[in-house]
Amino acid sequence: MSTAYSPAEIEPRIRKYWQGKFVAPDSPPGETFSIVMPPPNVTGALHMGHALDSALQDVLVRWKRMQGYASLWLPGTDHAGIATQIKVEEKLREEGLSRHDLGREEFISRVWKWKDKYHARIVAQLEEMGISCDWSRERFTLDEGCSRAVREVFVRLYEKGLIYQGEYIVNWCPRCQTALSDIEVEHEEAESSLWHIKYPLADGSGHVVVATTRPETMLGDTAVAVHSGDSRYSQLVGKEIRLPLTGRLVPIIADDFVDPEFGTGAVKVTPAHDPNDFEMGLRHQLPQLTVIDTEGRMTAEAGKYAGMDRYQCRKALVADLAAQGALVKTETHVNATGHCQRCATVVEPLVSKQWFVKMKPLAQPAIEAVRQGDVQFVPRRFERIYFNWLENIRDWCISRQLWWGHRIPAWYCQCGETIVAREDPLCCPKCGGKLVQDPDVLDTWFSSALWPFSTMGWPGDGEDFRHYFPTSVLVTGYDIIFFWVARMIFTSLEFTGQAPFKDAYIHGLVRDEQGRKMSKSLGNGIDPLDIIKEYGADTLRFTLLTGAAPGNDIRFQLDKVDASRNFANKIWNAARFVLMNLEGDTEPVKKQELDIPSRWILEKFNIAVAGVTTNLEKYELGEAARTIYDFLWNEFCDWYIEAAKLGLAGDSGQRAMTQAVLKKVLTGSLQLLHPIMPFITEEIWQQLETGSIALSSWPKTDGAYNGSQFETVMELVWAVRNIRSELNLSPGKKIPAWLYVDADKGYSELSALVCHLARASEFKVMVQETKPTEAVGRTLGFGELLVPLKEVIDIKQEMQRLEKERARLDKEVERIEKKLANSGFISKAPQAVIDTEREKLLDYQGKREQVLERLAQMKRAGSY
RNA sequence: GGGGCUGUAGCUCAGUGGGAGAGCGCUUGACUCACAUUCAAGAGGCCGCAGGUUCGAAACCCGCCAGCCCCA
Repeated sequence: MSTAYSPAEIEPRIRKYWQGKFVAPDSPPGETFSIVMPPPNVTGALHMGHALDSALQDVLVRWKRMQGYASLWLPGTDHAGIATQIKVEEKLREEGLSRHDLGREEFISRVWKWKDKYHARIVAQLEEMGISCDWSRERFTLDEGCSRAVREVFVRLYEKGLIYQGEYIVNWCPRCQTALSDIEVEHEEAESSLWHIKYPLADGSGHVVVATTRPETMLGDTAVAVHSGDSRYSQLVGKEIRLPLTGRLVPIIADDFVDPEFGTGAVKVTPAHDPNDFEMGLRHQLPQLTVIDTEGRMTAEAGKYAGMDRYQCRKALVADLAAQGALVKTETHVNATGHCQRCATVVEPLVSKQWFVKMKPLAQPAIEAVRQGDVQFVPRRFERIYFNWLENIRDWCISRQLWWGHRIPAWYCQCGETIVAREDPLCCPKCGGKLVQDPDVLDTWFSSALWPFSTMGWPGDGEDFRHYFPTSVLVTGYDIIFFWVARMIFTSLEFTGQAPFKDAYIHGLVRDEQGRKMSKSLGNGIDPLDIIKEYGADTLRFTLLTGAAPGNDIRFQLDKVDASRNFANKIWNAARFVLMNLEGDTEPVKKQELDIPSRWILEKFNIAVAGVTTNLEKYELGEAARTIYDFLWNEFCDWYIEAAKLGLAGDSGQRAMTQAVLKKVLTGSLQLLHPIMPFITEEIWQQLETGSIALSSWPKTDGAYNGSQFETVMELVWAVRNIRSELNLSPGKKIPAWLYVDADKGYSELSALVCHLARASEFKVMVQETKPTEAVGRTLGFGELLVPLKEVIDIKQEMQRLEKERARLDKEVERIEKKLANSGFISKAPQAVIDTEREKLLDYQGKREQVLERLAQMKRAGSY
């Protein structure tokens, strides 16, 4: 074994070794544990967020597998409709082509080629992470099974009246040429203008000033609205306005949606180009006048502005208004405009015919399921975000004017008939005429919403669905609670009658060192593969897992990567030490023969087993990682291995016992660490045990050991090291250590250990003896440790130290005495707390006594 | 406007009502036979501010200040 851990030499071999080991049983014998992987998009490469997400899932599934659950982790990828189509169209554009040049079929076959390439890349990247999913069950949202589920769901919802088609205002991306759902629109605040425009009354009796951020839409105004309680305007309601520039007549209406505080309190109403105005238009039966087309250009309805781009038109129109004196003023104004999530183009609200899912009836059970605890969000606070969204939900626009995706299973006949069917119909069932299928596809998230059961064989009644659904836990980021988590819950409840997972473990986002989101445009992304290449997958995983508390964002810092790499190296060298000191078969640990350090480390190991396990149970993965880190580094390496060097040098019995404990604790620690750092633990395990650590049994605590004697050793060692440092003595110099006590309660037994660990030349236990004046000491709970080194001791300094110590102890004693004198504390605090306080008091009092005694003695001796 | 998060050591962050923690950085010393990717010793805190609940608050509640996110 080389002296430094080099993951690049080990990981490929281990990956190969794991191949086929994580296939879930078809007929699981006992309890099952299942996770479906949030399918990465086949648009490109894996990023740090995927690395975090898959690391978290892998920890859970490896742990459960070791606990004996029949575990399924089902992987897959998402076709990612708009995102993928954009990518392929971009590539075509480099060849000077558009998708229309190729035609639908040819274009789609190009996208499949793209998909194959990137899919392969993503799978390879996931494998680099060392994840233990079941590749034999891998799925794709556009594969046959998922497509069948999509169609089944669409048809059933349609038959139930929960999917409908209609002319409504939708978010339209003029760049992507498709409708978007509300949540695919990102609102961004920007400084713009608020134009105040004079709208003359038709009867010539005056005018109304309206304020707008989108003057170009006034060409499509079909009313002016005011609040019904607004006394400034109440006598105008019912009158007519003659619109500037076009001269069209529109009514003044009263609608309480209008905010009298905003602008002038009078607003223009453009039902065809604003979602709120659209609603208002329906309430007042206003006509919808479309003045902007799907390309973002002005239509023929816009008169002289027809053909202009919407922003060009805005400029021209404002200039014309100003020329006419209709522009009262222009204020700067911050307002939020919607942008396409995929291409950042400003979306245009447009009226068009689209398919929708009626959300209210589906949202209600989804809210109930979480309220009743059928699904538990971890951390809990994400429930509120979920409720807040579902309680204010609007219908979901599911049709997209794209080619890449699940084609909408609706066919139209010239006779006006619409057919929605599971199987492609051949002709119109009503008139026998030819049918044309709806050209549109479904929102990608429509198929993702079915992922937990479509991947398990639904709508069939397969074995996997019976055994592994509902899944145990979903692991995903908070950024897709609306897009995905909520939608999986309501579709699953609707179609399987069950929640899709018991727990929804929500994690944060991975940010850069300055806390910014990693993004392509900023160029601040760090490729997980680069980190893996340089530091190994275990290091990356450990860094991500210990980076943050559940639900919180993580700052990815290279310093932390170094620290994790150092930890891997530490484990490697600890293992090297153990392996170098084992010979042949090791005997099992015999409890009655254990020496002082062994009892202590076994006790600590049990605490670590319990700590790691309970933290994992609580989804405190970072805490679990820190627990095993602390145990391995601070207890096993820093203390036990050092102490074991003595044991190994002892007689054959002692040597065998030490070997047994070293091996037991090391292998057990590797198991606790395995879900977090699978490669290094597997590599070392195989040099100690047979079979795969991934398929070994999770450690259990095995009763009580009493490690208190070693705690005493540690206190003595700390004292000596402390003194050595205070006296500026080099670590190599051996110094005498004398322990002054009232009675030797086994302290002399500790001599060899103390000398070894503290590099002391001798350790003498002095029972009821007079302490030397010329010595530097440390006060311990059970006695006082002195280093009698006349030549290097400054008595004045030692007395100053003792005075400081006395002051500190005075404060502590006072604090606890006060606490214990408080009747409220005595009567209300739990007995255990009171007892520890009493013990502390005795300890401090004892120490103070010793300090005082020694001060007095030194004063007597030296008349200082 | 609505919902939510964060504020703890120089930095990044854990902290689960009962003696303020980690990693990195800093200071001092050491290549001690697993590891200098190491070891040892140390310095460094009104736990954002102000109230409240409690015998007891960094933690729970209310308000404020500062920063951030999501939704409309």
